[in-house]
Amino acid sequence: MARTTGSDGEKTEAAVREAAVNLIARQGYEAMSMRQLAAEVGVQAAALYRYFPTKEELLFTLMREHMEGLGAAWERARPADAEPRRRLSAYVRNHIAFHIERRHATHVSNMELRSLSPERLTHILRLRTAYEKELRAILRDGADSGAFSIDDVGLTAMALIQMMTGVIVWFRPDERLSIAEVTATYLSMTMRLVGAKVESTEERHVHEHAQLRA
Amino acid sequence: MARTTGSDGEKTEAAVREAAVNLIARQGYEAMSMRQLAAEVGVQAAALYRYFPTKEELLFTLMREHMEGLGAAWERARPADAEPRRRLSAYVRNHIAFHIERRHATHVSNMELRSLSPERLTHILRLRTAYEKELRAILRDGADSGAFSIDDVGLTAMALIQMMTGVIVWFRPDERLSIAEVTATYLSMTMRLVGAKVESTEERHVHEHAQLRA
DNA sequence: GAATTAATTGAACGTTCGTTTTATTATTAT
DNA sequence: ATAATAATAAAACGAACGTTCAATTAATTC
Repeated sequence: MARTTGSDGEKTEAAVREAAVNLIARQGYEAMSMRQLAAEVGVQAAALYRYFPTKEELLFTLMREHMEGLGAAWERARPADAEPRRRLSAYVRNHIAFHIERRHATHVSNMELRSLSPERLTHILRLRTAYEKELRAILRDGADSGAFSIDDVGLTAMALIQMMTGVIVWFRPDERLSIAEVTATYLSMTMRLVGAKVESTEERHVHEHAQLRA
Repeated sequence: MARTTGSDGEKTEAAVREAAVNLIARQGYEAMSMRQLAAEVGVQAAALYRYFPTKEELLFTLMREHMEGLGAAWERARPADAEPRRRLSAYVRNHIAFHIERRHATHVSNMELRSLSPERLTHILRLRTAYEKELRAILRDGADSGAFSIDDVGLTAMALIQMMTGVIVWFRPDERLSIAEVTATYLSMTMRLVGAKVESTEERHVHEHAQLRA
């Protein structure tokens, strides 16, 4: 056989990406074979090389697009307002929403960094650092203006990101808590963690609704 | 050749464990070959099978002993005192100290769960759950007694563990902050996160010394 | 409808993998 | 000294790996 009826390059490439994200998230990059990925897509392994020159390039593409998507999402979500509490609130909401929606891709981007060549690793880390820098700026502004009470800005930023991204490890959309409830609780924890002095009306409203369990 | 002069089973096994932890932490379990591990130890691959029947059994042994060690460390560190703030403080200190001391082993235990067979995975997860349960108990007691102000105990426990364990991702012992400084800052963040009402004299003392950066 | 291009198959390449087997040497016990 | 045992080397196993290549068919263009 050769070309199959109804075959379409764009559809196949999209199917490869999706299957790859799921397989790598579940088994790990090294444990996923190109043959297994091809079988998942319903194609022979050789066909994959029409879309990605190597296995690592496939991994890199998935990671790069995920990180670029995260940055782009924050660009859209970033409030014009300069008020630190509102900016931090927007950052937390965007971060959690983005990562819950893309659990598998996040897993891949966080766990498979060591499978990248040095140059590609640097590329991904640069994207990540730029995104984290935004959080540090918010924390610093808030600390300077007295809106937050923070011991160490860099350390607090890492702690917050670690805490928020950790959601994808245990969160399952069909269980006890909804995305909105989880987000509200994490917002509340974040604000306390940075020692946010006074809350805006909007946020106090959210916190009240976050009293899920006494 | 066969047995080499000065060869000793106990020493070889210890060397295998140490090399395996480092290699798996750096490259991942799947990416580490038995031949590479053997070369690191200075031995032939076949010799490894005298100590571990399979590659997976080696991984499992490393993980199990790490998790058992974590539980045992907490047993020793757990205060007789029932006061929630003091118990939480002890939990945080023990957790951070243990994980910073065993960065590589922690990495392995957190990242390579998917390489375990279902039964072995269950075994490890049981150990982990038992350890996390201790934290949930502390948080619940504190919430019940009014010492803490917590929205959701389960969620807060996950957030705290995620945040604390995250230290190993970025902490390097030779950099800006000492272990003591990091621990102090994390203690401060933890107490704020759980809304600890009043601090003991001992802890306020620590917090004052944690003002590393304004 | 013929020529061209796009998409895929099937087979094969050399390499590496985890593991097993057998032989050999060092150490320990008798 | 000799026998038993512990620790390793060396070689080999079949299977699986990422990747390449030539052939073949479907879709598109002219």
